[in-house]
Parts: sequence; structure tokens; C-alpha cells
Amino acid sequence: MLIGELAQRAGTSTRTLRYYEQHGLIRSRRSTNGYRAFDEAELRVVHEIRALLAVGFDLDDIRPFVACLRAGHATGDVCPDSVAVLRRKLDEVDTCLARLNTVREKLDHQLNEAIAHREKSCLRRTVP
Amino acid sequence: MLIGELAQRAGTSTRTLRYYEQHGLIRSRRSTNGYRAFDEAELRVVHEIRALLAVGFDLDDIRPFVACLRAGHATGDVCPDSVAVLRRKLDEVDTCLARLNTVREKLDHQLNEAIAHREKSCLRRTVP
DNA sequence: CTAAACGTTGCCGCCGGTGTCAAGGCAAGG
DNA sequence: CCTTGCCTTGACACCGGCGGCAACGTTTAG
Repeated sequence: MLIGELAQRAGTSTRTLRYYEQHGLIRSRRSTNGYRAFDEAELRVVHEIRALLAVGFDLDDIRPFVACLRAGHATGDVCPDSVAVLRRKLDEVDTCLARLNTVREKLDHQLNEAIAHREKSCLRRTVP
Repeated sequence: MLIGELAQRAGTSTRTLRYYEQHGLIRSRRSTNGYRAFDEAELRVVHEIRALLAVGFDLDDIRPFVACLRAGHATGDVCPDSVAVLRRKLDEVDTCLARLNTVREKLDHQLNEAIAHREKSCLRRTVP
């Protein structure tokens, strides 16, 4: 499978695939042309990469999952390294959620204050 | 007040202040030296900027708040434009929270699945 | 006179995943 | 032969808020 086909089937661009390969996430043989030749299995790998990227993982985080797939497992998340990353990411997300909730409260408070203040000055202006 | 003093009093760097000025967030007169001379009032402005940045606003978001302060209001958030930004940001945060919660659930689920799977194979390995 | 400690402008680097263009090789059909 | 459409590598652009350096002017103190 050439890079264009893989890109199309995976719903991404050739640029992106070359980038993944450059960073060791996907693999290819080279035809005598110099063209990359991809195994069918790489399609699954690319899907895994894309799914994890979409969730907020970066390429380094994703590496263990790919390795896990290559090791023959049905899913990329069952290997110890992947689980470790999952744990870490879950922690990160929880931390982020906590911070965001704090921010949300602040914003909400500030918004209410500002509106209250505006309504007060509105009263002052309309009933002087 | 020279830029160094303002930086120190605001707890930031001269580089940062020049950046803010370049982007129209703070103002200065120029002495005959060519040195920037800042009003006391700019200190409050810088504090407002820093506080909002810390919450996750970008410089464009912050502009209305600065304008509000300059208009003579005690706080930067009471003007209509600021309120609009607050609303928008609150929405953004809510959206982000929703997405993050979804991600959290997925991660949690995936983590539990992976662990369950590992324990199964662990059993298989330890009791064959 | 000089060194230190300020100030000035301007420009590159970073981070990460891609878009995008350049300049070229290869395959296949008219 | 020419075009079309693949493919190749390499390199710049982006986004945003700075850090950091260069190269140079000013002020002050010793």
C-alpha cells in the first residue's frame, strides 16, 4: 500500500504519515522506486494514533500503544507501559478538570459581580 | 517609573512589558532619553493583565478589560465588552469541561478494561 | 576614564502537529 | 514526447507569550 492510499484510508494526509514515520510511530518498506510500502497492519496503527491524538495525547505518549499493537495485542492499551501512560493522563486530566472548575467558579463569580454592578449603576442613572 | 521598576513591582520582566506595550495593552511616555516612563496607573493595568492571563485569557481577550480600567472604572470587568468576553470565556470553559469529562470517562473506562485484561492474562499465566 | 547598571530596538528560538511549497524522480496512457 | 498523477526529501510558516542575545546609547558612581 502506497502512502496516498494509506492516507486516504486513514483519513489523514501524506504529510502527516511521513511525520509519524519520521518519529518512529509507523513503519514502511521501500520499493525499488524509493516509494514507501505500508502493510495493512499500519492502518490500524494510524487509527490508534489518531484516536489517541484526538483525546489529547502527544506522539510520545502514544508510542507505547503502538508498541503494544506491534507486539501482537488486539488493542494498544493492555501493555504495562500503555497502562502507565493511561494512569498519568488520567491524573493530568483530573488536575486539569480541577483547575478548570476553579477557573469556572471565578469567572462565574466575576461575571455575576460585574452584572450586578452594571445594574446598580443603571439604577443610579435611570433614577437620579 | 522606568520599565525595570514596573517590571519588578508587577512581578514580571521588562521583556514582557515591552511585549504588552507593543501590542497596545500598556502605555508609556518617552523621556528625552528615549526611556519609557510609566504612570503609576499602569501597575494596576499590568496586574489585571497578569491575573487574566493566569486564568487562561489571551491578550486579545484582555484588551477590553484594560480599556475599562482606563475609562476610570474601579475594576476592569464592569464594562459591556468585558462582560461579553467573560460570558464567552465561561462558555468556552464549560465546553472544555464537558469535553474533558468525556475524555476522563473514556480514559477511566479504557484503564479499567486494560487492567481487567491484564489480570485475566495474569491468572492464565500464574495458573496454567 | 571607566565600569556597572540601567535603557533601547530587533531578531531568533520554542513547542507540536500540520499545511504548503519547491524541485525533482517515476509510472502509465494518449 | 507530453501530460497527469503519483511519489521523494527538505524546508519554511503557523500560533502566543514570552526568553534570551546582540549591539548599542545613557546615567551614575568610583
